[in-house]
This record gives sequence, structure tokens and C-alpha cells, in this order.
Amino acid sequence: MTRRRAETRTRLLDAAFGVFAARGFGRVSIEEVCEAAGYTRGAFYSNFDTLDELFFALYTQRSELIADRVAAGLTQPPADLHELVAQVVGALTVDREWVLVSTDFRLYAARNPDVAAALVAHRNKLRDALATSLAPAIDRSDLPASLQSAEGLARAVMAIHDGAATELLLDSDSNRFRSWLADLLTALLDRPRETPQPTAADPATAQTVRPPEGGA
Amino acid sequence: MTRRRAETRTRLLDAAFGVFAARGFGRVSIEEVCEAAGYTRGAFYSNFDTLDELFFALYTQRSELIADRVAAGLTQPPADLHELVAQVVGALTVDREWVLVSTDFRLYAARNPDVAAALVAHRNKLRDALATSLAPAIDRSDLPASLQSAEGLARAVMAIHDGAATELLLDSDSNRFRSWLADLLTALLDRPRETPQPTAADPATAQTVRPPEGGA
DNA sequence: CTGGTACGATACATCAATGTATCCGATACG
DNA sequence: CGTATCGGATACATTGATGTATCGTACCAG
Repeated sequence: MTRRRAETRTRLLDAAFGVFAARGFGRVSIEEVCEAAGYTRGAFYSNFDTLDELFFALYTQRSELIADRVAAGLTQPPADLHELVAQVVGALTVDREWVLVSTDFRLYAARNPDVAAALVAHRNKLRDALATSLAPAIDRSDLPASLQSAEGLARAVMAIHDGAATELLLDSDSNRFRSWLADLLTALLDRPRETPQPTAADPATAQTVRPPEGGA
Repeated sequence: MTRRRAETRTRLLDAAFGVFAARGFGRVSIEEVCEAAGYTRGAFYSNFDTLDELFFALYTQRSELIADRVAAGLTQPPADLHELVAQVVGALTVDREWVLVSTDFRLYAARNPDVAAALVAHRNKLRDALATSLAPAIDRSDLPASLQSAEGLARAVMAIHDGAATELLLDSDSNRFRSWLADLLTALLDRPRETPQPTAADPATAQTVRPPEGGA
């Protein structure tokens, strides 16, 4: 009788996502999830043993969805770097709720070695998808050694994404997040060429342009 | 009778830091903190109204300590970019416990606008300390517009730090974190010149940077 | 249609955490 | 020294979450 069961499981997971995002994993009770899903706790205990188990299932489900989306968003070879950055930003961009939930999950993993291993595996999958897409497009000869491999570069892109996502937690303006992420990635990836961007936005900043290694 | 009071308050805060790091803010009970500090709940309720209040006091205390340390670590003008990166890494580097607690706090802030405002204020303080140190040392003429101001560049450095810290949650190897952060910062800041770093430190990192436990 | 069962609801026992009211001892002050 | 008071301990009432055991029903098989 898998029919009804699958439905309730899905509804529980979906409701849990909203509740976790709103209140944080550590503060959510089982009953709260059930109520949001329109069930009583009987339904929960019939499908899961513990809230941790549900959280893990939820994260696995969503993160695999995202990994697929990333891979799909990076199939077409970009014409130039600008387009590549746009592709990566589009593929990696997530909404604030997901950042809340996944950050919670990361903390949860940080305190549970088994979960951490699974999370690392997920991240590696994502990283490889990025790596195969970035490797042919980027010249990384002048980057630090650890960033010269395709995987290293992909890790760097992910790190930058994570860093930018941090600010999305405090700002919640999704557009600002996207352009900030794009700028950071451009700074990382746009290595050797001259600036195509005429700095039209902010002419005042032109003053402090100095040759490198100018000891203060 | 501020003498005894200050002592217990301090001990409560210190104990809370350890407990929060170990178990996560959302899962910690008041009694747990008191027990770790060697008090009963009477002491707690005499000093704080709620656990949130204690958490806020704890974060404020520690984050101001860190801001001071960052400012202090960046006073001497660096000879070259490599030294600057070393300074920044040294100043920003924190231990894993702090990453756990501050990430928890960031999530807490993300769900409480008042707290978020305070957190943003603190980050701005940190950012300004970085900005004054970075501004004269870095040529950012070929960076995206949003990174050309001193504040923008400082924000980028902080974002990279946050992104690297994310991995510290899953890896817990502090040395790997430091060199990874240094590499990322170098990639951002070391714009136009050839690589001066002949990978002398760690030839093994050229390929796979880490051998994690078997992913599930 | 009809039974059997899987699935979720209900009811209950237990436990842990909270907040408060009160008590006792240490400490500063006259 | 004595004493009033502050600070922390103790005891208690209350709440809410948990897990389990049981029940009723919707669903599918034949």
C-alpha cells in the first residue's frame, strides 16, 4: 500500500522544509511538522523514527535535486567568461529558505561525523559537476597550486558561493546576492585580461589605483 | 555586590560557549549551561532572563574580542602581498568552536531582525578594519566595480573567509583551513603577476587535497 | 463486494525543561 | 561586629514534547 504512504511522506517532507526554514532545525518539534503537514504524530512515527532521520531524508532529496539542476545548467559551453559566470550563478543560486535549511544541516553535520561524511559526498558530487564545466573554460595557470586542478577550482567556486550565501542570511535581497556572487566569481576567474567593464558605476573609486606591493 | 556577580556571569558565559559549540544553540537547555558552569538555574535567572539573552551577550563579547584582534594583527604594513595574505589569514583565523558558535548565531540572527541588525553592525566594524589595511596595499583596478572600493574589497575578503570557514565545519583540520584560505585570498588579491609560490610547502596538494573518510 | 491489512489517529504514560516563589548564606556597609 | 541585602540554591507547579500501545478506517486483492 505504497500509494497513500508516498503521499504522506512527501507532504511531511515538504512541510518540514518550511518549518525548518522558519524556525531552525534545533527548535522544531515533531508535532510542529505534523501539524504543518496536516497530520498527527501517528503519521510521522509510521514513516520515520526520529526527526533527525526526516531531516536527513529531506536534505538528501533537495540536495540531489540541486546537483541535477547545476549539472543541467552547465551543459552548454559558454561563449565567454561573462557568460560562464552567468551560467554558474544561475545554476548555483538558491533561495534564502534553502540557505537557511542547508546551513542548519551543515551545522548538524559538523556535530555528527556520519552525517558529515554523507554531506561531503554530496558536495563532492556538486564539485565534480562544476569541475567538468569549468576545466576547459578557465585558464588557471597563475592561480595558487591548490586551485590549478579542476577540482580545486571548483572548490574555490563553491567556497565563494558559500561565502556569498552567508550574506544572503543577513540581507535577504536575492538580487543583490546574485550580482555579488557574480562579481566575486568574476574576480576569481577573470584573470589575465583587461577590464571590459568601464567602471561607469563608481568613478570615485578610481583614485586609489596603485601598482601592486606598494608598501604603505 | 558586583564582585561575585561578575564572576558567575563570566563563568556562565564561558560554560555556555563550550556547550553551544558542542551541542548547538537550539538544542541547549538552560540547565545544561548552569551545570557546565557549576551553578544551578537560580544563578542563571538571577543574571539573565532568557537563553537568547545570554547567547547575545556571549556573541557580543567574543566578537568584539575578535574585532580587536583583527585590527591589532593588521597594524604593521606588509612588505609584499604574500605577507599581507599571511597577516589577514593570521588575523581572521579562528578555531572550529568559534565557527560553530558564530554560524549558529548567524542563523539565529537570520531569523531575528533585531539580532541581524546588531550582527551587521559588528561585521561592518570588522570590514572597516580590513578595509583600512587592504586599501593601500592592493591594486584593484581590474576587479569588478563592486570590489574597487576599499569596503567592497574587504567584503570580498570576508566572504572568502566565510566560505572557507564553511569547510572547516566539515573538515576540522585547522591547518588545511589556513592554507586553503590563504590560497583563496591569494587568488583574489594577487592579480597581475606570475606565481612566486613554487609549491614548496606541500607538493602533495597538487592533486587531491584531502582524503576524507569513506563517503556514504 | 468483502475481508484483511497497512496506515494514520487517538489516548496515555513519562520525562525533561521552564519559570517562579521562597529560602539561606555570603558580603559590603555602617 | 552586627545587620540588611544581594545572589544563588531549593522546591514546586506547569507545560509541552516524546514514544508507545491501541484503535478505526481507507485502501487494495481477489
